[in-house]
Amino acid sequence: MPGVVCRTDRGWQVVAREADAGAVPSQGTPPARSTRERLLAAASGLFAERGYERATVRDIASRAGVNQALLFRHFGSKRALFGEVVARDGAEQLRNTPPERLVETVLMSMLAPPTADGGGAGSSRSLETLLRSVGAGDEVSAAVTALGDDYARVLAGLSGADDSGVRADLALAWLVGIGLMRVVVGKQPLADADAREVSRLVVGTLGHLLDGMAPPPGRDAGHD
Amino acid sequence: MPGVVCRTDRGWQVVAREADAGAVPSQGTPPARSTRERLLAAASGLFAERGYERATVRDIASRAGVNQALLFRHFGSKRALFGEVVARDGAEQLRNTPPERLVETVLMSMLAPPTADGGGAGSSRSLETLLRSVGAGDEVSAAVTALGDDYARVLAGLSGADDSGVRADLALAWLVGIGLMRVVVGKQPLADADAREVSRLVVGTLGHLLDGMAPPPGRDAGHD
DNA sequence: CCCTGGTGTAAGCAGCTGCTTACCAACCTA
DNA sequence: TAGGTTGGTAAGCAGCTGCTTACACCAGGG
Repeated sequence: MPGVVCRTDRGWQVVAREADAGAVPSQGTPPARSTRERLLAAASGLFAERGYERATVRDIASRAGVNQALLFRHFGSKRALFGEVVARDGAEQLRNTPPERLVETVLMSMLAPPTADGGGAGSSRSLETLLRSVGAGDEVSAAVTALGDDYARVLAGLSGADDSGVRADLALAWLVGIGLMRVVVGKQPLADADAREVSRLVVGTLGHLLDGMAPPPGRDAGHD
Repeated sequence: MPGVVCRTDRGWQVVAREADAGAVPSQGTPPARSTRERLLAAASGLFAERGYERATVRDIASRAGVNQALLFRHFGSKRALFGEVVARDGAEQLRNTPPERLVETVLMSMLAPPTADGGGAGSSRSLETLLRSVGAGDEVSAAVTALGDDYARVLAGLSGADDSGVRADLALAWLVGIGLMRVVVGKQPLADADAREVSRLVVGTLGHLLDGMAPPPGRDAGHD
């Protein structure tokens, strides 16, 4: 992502992408950079709620209270915007969670969502975005795969087996599947089951696949 | 490949290729009902390959060698066609598999697919259709939910626990998640792992969640 | 003969998609 | 004052979507 190219009245022009670290405070002008962040926040929410294809650029711009042309000036394309959202949200959740509690945390954030659209910053909807956008085709598979790799790499550290990579992928697949059946499909009785109980069942069962996980909060969840 | 269509001077003509089972010999009238079945077959394949939204009615009609207007005459809408495909394919797999081997069978049919588009009749791509179409929105959630219910009902019979419904949903969620990560996302190393080994890991681990499952074919897959 | 009626077809509809264009309104520097 | 850069906007583009319409064909039957 080398930058954003825009067409002005008299030629092509490259808008540098400096909203990352230092971010020079644009002085004098009305709140400039906030547009980027509002677009990112709106996109994060809509991608999580509807997935890549059903979240249109018009909806994203509208929720951000911004003209849709600005979306393309800042990010170049819808796909690039999606890539930034996925990378940002995924990194945030991974950075804030200790590995041995990752399964539990992801599960709880998926099973007991922060009650719809209110929540302030993009709060860990990354896996929801992933599972709603899967199947959107080659356009977004790169971003989805990268995020999955990040999660799986952390989970792989929880098993000493030589096939720890496959075991980690299987654990991740379970998380994704549970989120899919519960949040997207609304499968009963899973959709209305108590989040803590579901988490206990899953964490307890996964203990037989991955070492190094924190034990489930309640009693053991094996089959006896 | 359910048939070959040739273009003559005054219209389309069907060279029937009835290598299936009974295949009534169309007598007198030109093959009328076969259009329905060709549309169903084409839709089954395309829904499994691309999911609901990315499989367009034009593509379906084209693969069936049929004008797209006929699709609407026969099924009324794309959604109705999807419903028929899902119900038909799903019922077929469930009817042909004993419950205690359902997990293993679904896993193997997903992990070691019958080498792409060749396979004759709609052969158990139903779960692939489900997971590729999830997230398509309310339009198709009914059909997806119904199919999921059928699978979960069978799985629920494998556990004597009073929360057997939730446990069955969790098992189904794992199957869906694995298929998603492997077939749709192509997540490594899971995507290239040996199908039998994956099946052994999953079946072994699920034995701690569901009673009544057939034991894994190889040695136990627990963590000790 | 005309009339149905089931089959197949090309063309078109309104609506939505991602994305582009031309223009406006500030502010800063010279 | 003029020029340049930046932030913002309404309108439009081509392309695709599911779906509909109007018409051609060929049967049987009064």
